[in-house]
Amino acid sequence: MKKEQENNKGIKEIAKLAKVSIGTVDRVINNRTGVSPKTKERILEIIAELDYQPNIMARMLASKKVIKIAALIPAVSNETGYWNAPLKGINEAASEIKNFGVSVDLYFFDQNSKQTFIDQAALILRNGYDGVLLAPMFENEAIDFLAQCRENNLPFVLINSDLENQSQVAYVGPDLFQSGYLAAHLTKYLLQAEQTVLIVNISREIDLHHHLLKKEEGFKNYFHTHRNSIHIEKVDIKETDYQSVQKNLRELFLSKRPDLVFVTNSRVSSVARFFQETNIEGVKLIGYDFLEENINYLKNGTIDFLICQKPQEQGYKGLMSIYQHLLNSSLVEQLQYMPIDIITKENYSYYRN
Amino acid sequence: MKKEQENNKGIKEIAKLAKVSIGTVDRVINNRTGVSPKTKERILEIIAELDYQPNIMARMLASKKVIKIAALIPAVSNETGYWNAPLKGINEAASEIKNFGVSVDLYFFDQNSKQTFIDQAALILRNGYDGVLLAPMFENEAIDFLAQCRENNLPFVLINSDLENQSQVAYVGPDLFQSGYLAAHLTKYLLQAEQTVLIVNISREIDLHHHLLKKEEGFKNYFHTHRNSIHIEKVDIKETDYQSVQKNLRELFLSKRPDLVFVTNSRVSSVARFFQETNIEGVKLIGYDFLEENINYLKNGTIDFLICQKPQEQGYKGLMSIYQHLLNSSLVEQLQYMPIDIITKENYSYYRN
DNA sequence: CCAATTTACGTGTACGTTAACGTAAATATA
DNA sequence: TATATTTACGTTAACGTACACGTAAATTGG
Repeated sequence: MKKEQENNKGIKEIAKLAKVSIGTVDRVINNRTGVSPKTKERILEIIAELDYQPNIMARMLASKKVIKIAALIPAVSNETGYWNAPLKGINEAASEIKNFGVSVDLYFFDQNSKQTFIDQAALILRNGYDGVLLAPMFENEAIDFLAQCRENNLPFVLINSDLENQSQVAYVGPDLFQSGYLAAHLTKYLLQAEQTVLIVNISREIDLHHHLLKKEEGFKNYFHTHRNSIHIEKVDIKETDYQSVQKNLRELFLSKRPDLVFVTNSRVSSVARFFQETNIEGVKLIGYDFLEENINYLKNGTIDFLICQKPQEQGYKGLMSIYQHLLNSSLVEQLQYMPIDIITKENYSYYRN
Repeated sequence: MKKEQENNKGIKEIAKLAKVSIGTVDRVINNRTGVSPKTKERILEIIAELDYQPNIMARMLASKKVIKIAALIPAVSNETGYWNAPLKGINEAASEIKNFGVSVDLYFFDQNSKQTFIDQAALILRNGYDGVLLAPMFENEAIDFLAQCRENNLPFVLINSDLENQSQVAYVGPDLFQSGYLAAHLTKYLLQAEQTVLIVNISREIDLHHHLLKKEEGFKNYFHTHRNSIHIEKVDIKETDYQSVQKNLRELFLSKRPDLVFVTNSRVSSVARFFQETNIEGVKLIGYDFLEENINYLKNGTIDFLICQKPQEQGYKGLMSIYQHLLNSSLVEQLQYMPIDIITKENYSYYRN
């Protein structure tokens, strides 16, 4: 049933045409030294002419090498299970390609501790890898790390949040600005003129703001261009445990009462819990991510909309992208924006991360 | 940088432990004849104990075989460009795996002609393949074809619309019932009590109804359980060109005027065109698929909602699934429902098929 | 009981590539 | 000029598996 491979296109066909041995051809292909410029050129011409594609399987077999990929992402915390999904995607991809000479090592850092990020990043450099998949949550530390990666010729793919001009192989994740913009757009169904929106950032490390700020920017931009009459306020909550969120919101809600709250990340469930415990009704709530705790508040109507951007797929595609790059760098799309999915009470049961 | 493969887990390790030659082990693994029951059992035990996984790359190299996959899908017609997207997904997947000993041949049939389906299916059987990716648009013909596939031990994956009890390796596509159900749910934003819904089926071959009927069923089911006061009517339009659609609708709209029209497939743009040309306003319109012509009517407000179910991903995942199955049948998820995405004027620009 | 056949293995080559090793010829060094 | 070194190649053994072929031993048939 299976058809025989008919074309002789191989290293030895090239050798025959160039009147050299396969060893020499091999040297040219892997551009090692020891080939005279003339023969090298001649061989390269033939390679181009034949449109020679090395047999990856034979290559993997012969070089007893395994492509080593490191993934550096936040650990799943008890405050948010968000990173479960990308992790699942990474594992799915890893198991699909493990038969093809790839090994994937996972490194986790604590979202509340830059030092853990620095330590794990250093560990990755020490242990030696061929490629890195990274969630650059801490901007400055990530930039430092990526600079070192570039020094070591270590290609990397970013997921979940992008950095500019880091010459990443690819970015897989949301278009953060558009994400915030669309969130603002959703308020069309929830707000009337002259009403007030409160933007709530809940994150400990200021650096995450790079991520959140872009969303915020998109969010504000929409109102700026479309609904100038809406009042926008903003609060940063720097401790992520519920008690702190509760305390901050309680103070805030003493003096004023917004008509809509936009939480810029998955911690929207903390706000929802506050609403429920404090019997705050009629305040619309928009946030991020398909997490069990969020879905529960969506079900009971405390949360109106959740925006979700395929976290599992981000992990899957991120890993696949760095792998594809290591095999054949030309194949990989540099910018892989995830769709911006809107989840409501009505459609959440059909959603797949 | 790349790490050496440390474990000896290979055919020859097994041979050593079983005190036989690699030839005998090979016979057991590929269960060929010529091994005594005792040794066979002994070898199998060792294989199980070592959790031996054959090296796929070495296998592909040694057997000069190429996995041959055939894809049988509708040709892109000038009436609807829908099948462009799955085709793109198939090609994307094909180019990703072509380096791994896979060849993919495309076969196209005409959605308006059962005979072309029969002919192409026969051609596939004649040409000999290891696996088939199929869009079973014509139910009876597909069932015949799949029976022959089963006879020939030819595994297949279905995309876009499912068939029951055909022992497919996998189905990749929408949950049609849920898709219709969600469409009905959307009417919540568009309809009031006692109003009328018109379901429009536009397709030439009655067999496609298998596909469309399930959507219709889901659609009706929603109203049955949630909004009993809505009146539902239905019309089948058996010619797919615009003139026929126009003629049918014109007659229909002489006597009555529904409040909402639900078109069960991507040909919703024909209805939209009719609305626009006839200056019909205030009739809500829901249909399927992210096609340029549909998007244009979405933009100008003629179409209210489009439902889309990742057609490109269907092609991609469908091909990957049959490939994965041929490599290692255990890995493939049997039911791969696509998300049910809702596209509106507001978010269409962020959508990716 | 001996020959013919079948069973149950072992052996060797091939797949396309890598990489270590070998070796003439060219060049540099004394 | 003789020797040492470098350059530019060729040769060969792997990598893990498939498969054709060879061959003892076991079984069958007469």
